[in-house]
Amino acid sequence: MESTAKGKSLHERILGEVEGRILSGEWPPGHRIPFEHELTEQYGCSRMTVNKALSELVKKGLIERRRRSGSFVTHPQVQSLVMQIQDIPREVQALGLDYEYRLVSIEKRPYRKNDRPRLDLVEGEPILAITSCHLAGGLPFCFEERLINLAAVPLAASTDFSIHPPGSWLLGQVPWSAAEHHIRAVSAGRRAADALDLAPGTACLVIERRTWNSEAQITHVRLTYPGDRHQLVAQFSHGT
Amino acid sequence: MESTAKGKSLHERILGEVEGRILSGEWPPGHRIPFEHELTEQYGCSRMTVNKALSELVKKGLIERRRRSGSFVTHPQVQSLVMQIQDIPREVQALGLDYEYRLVSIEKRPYRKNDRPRLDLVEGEPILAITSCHLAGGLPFCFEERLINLAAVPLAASTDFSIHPPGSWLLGQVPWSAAEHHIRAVSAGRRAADALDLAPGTACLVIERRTWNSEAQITHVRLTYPGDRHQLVAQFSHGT
DNA sequence: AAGTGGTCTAGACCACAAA
DNA sequence: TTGTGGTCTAGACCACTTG
Repeated sequence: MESTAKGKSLHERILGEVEGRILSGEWPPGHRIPFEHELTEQYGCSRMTVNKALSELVKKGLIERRRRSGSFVTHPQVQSLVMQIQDIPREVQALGLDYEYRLVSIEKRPYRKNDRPRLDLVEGEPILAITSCHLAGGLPFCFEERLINLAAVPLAASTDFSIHPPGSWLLGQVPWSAAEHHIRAVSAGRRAADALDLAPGTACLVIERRTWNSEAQITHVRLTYPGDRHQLVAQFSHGT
Repeated sequence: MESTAKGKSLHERILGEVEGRILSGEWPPGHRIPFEHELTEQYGCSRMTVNKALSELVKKGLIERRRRSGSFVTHPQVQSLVMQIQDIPREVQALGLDYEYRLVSIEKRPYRKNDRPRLDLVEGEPILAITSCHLAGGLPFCFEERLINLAAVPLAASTDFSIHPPGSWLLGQVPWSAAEHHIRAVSAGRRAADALDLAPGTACLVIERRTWNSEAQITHVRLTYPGDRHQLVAQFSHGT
């Protein structure tokens, strides 16, 4: 009740105080929180202001609201994990290490059907296949294998990827609307082991990302990190 | 303009239409979107309604707003990844496989300082150490090593974990307010290899989760999945 | 039938930043 | 100084759902 009070707006204060009671366990799952008109009285404000705070809590998944019944603290079940996936040069710089990029190979070629699990196009369309290596502090950091749909990003065909990595370029170049990550552990294949200077069979963390715009798939990238040197970290709070 | 129209409320329609133009690239990064008063005219509604839609877009990270200047499409840089981490029995059932649980070991003992990287307590406090195995369709699915802070969850000391896994029990029992995941690849250790019936050294995906309530750390769990049989999948859209 | 939340209005005042 | 967004009000009507 006395906890949060600063340069916050009123709806933020209401949100914070209700959230605090839920997260502290004072209002456990299933508990009915005060009606809007009660909070309206309690805070001496209009219903819109209370409603704004409670609508936030619904989006955060902390409460659910039923007409005629009231608002109830949800039973936490599904945890929603939020993770920031950085652009690799940024990621390395954030670690305070020098970043270095090395192009391994680049090839323009028609789409083949065995590209299918990575990029979903029709046969024969032009694509760009790029493999490269990211280094941090002089050591191999990440091996990148990328396919780019040239129909979606024609400019990529005439861009020089020998100095700058394609990922950063694409980020600034192409609007994207959806993406999907697959994260798994694998034993290093021969090419990845070579590029990362690892013994073949070393456990590696593999992140595959497919990116779409409203028209088609733009790119697929497979990032292979030495498993013992890299980890994803995700912080989150109850339902957020 | 004609795209989205259904049982949606007006502010949802405005949000959807503006979002569509941003995601499609029609309004590229840096573009100034119409002022509130312009959208107010365009949709024939009040400013509150427009403001609600645009405030959503700010929280989604699609636009940023500056007083006196207007609202601008953001430059997409950091991708926010949202992942649903299920309770393991739920996860297995969602795959359509039979779920089975096997307790491997359970021990009540005082906290030692080498528990430190997993659980952050003061020496000597009572904890519960549980190792168990989750099976899906009769095959090993996940090896679990868990520490529970008994001061935070005293009820755990008198609960029977030989039938039901501690994770599900804790979820329904203890309100939590924050958590942190670490995801990495490792070569299977001896105990995990035994439990999962793998050759030692096989690449495994390890997910470590620390969970706190407002008072203290509640639990640490290390989940080891066979790397070739398991992957995390995360879908998301631009900035969401 | 009654009470809840969902949505919207037509104003208002203020803070802030650019001109 | 001016125009923008940030916030809030005091109503209103409606949909839904429970009793």
